[in-house]
Amino acid sequence: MTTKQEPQSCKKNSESAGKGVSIDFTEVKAHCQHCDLNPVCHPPGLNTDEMDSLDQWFPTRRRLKRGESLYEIGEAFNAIYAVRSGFFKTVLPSPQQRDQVTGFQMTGEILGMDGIGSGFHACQAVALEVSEVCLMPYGNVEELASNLPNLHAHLNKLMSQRIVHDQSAFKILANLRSESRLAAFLLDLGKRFSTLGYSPNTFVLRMTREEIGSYLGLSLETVSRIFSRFQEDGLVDVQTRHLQITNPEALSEIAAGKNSH
Amino acid sequence: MTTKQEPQSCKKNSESAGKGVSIDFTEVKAHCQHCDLNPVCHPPGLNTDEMDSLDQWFPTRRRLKRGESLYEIGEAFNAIYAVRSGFFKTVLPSPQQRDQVTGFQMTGEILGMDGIGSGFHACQAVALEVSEVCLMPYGNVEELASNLPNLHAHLNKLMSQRIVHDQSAFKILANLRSESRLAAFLLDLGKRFSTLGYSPNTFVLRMTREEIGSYLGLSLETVSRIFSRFQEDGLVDVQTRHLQITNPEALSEIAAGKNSH
DNA sequence: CGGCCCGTTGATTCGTCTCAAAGAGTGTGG
DNA sequence: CCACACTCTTTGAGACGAATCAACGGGCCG
Repeated sequence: MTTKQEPQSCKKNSESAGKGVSIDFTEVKAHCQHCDLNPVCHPPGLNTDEMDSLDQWFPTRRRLKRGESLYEIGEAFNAIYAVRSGFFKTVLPSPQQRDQVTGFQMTGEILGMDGIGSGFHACQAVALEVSEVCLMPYGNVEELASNLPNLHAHLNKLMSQRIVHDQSAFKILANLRSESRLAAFLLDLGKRFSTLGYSPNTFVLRMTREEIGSYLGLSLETVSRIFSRFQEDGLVDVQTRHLQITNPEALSEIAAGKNSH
Repeated sequence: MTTKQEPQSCKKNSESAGKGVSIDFTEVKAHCQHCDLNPVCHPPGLNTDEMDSLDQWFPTRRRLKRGESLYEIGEAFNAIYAVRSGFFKTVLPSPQQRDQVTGFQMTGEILGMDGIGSGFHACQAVALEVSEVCLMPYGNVEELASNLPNLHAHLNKLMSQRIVHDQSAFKILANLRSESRLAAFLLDLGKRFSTLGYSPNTFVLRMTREEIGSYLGLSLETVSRIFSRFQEDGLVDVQTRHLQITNPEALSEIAAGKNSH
């Protein structure tokens, strides 16, 4: 797995944004044609000139520490983000009940599309580890997309895929019991790691049991118990955050809801 | 509530499509500028000429009987649809478990966006009553959108809003107990009816208890029981499919998860 | 009129949450 | 570098909610 680092130009603007909360974020210039990570930056069928024009419009990166918010709920929507490295969760904060984790985003995935409809972000995005995103001002994206039909079509595809993914997450919540939910969750994570070139069966969980539980509609204790049960049954090997899926086939069966007993 | 009917042009093609399943669908010519129902057909800031061009690209309607499928899962994606009248459900068929209802779509709402990403429909759309849709060939939509930036922006907004709506549905499933789920569902339906000019508190449920249960991740018996409980508590008045919300405030409290006991 | 699907209600079982306590891991400051 | 604090995780016992199994009633259509 080679994570390309582009050469020069690491101008750091370490100034806190003066917004009350002191966020010391870091922005660096990005070069999309040297970065093959993020699907949004690579609509199929673009020539070199068109790739150059992407650079012209999506120039900045931002670095976040663990626990920092990329954007808050209700915040004005200005940009969409491509995760260049690291790991995020999206959260629906809730004063009444516990916060609802609505998704996890890893390298190569997109954040912020929730804001397009209303002009305000409908959730909060929090970094679960040191992370870096490419910031793409949405006005620029739209303008650029009207010149590059491929980019436009590509954006629509990404949003559609998101809708399809949400539908299957919906099905998991509505249909499956706790064991199947967790199994499906682990397999989904593994699949996403594998598209990055990592092993689908060995990875580190960047989120807590509580966050997994929130996402799956389970209590953190239930999540912990099921990890233990999977371990006993020889399906996985869990050392707190370090996970190895030792029997993917059996896990798939459970995820499909075929567990008889 | 005035549902505009445009004058002439009701050419019926009642031919079965010859696909094994005998679907006798009906297509009529549509005139978007005379139809103010569907948001996708009315991007803000279009002049009369541009509205005319919409007519040029989205000319056909299709009529469906109760139980008919607008599209099947796995079917090649060709068009998106705007519901002109009637009521639909989207379903994820499942051989192992019961089918999963992933949403209900009523007049003025969009169907088919799930197919944009992969080129194939990711779910099945079934009419729950006699319904009519406007069929918009997606190739045409894209071509048209590249000429009409407003339409393009509008489509993105619709998809984003869908994502936001899905997120809150997700939260309902993950967080709330059965009573709250059903309360939230009824309020959501009412809200959508009210945007059509109908009362938010009196409407007819077009779906079965089983379908509500599938959508909310509950058994049909539980749905039925909660209706009865709501009735006892004076929150609603249910006569099988005919629903009246008699105490919307209390129902909102329950939907918010504040029910103490 | 009979059949069938849909809806209601009851009794019981099972799964998951809640409450509780203790152990492991991580980071910080002395 | 170790001790301490804090957060995260594990495991247990009990309570509660929803699913399941089952039977019956009602409405709609042929």
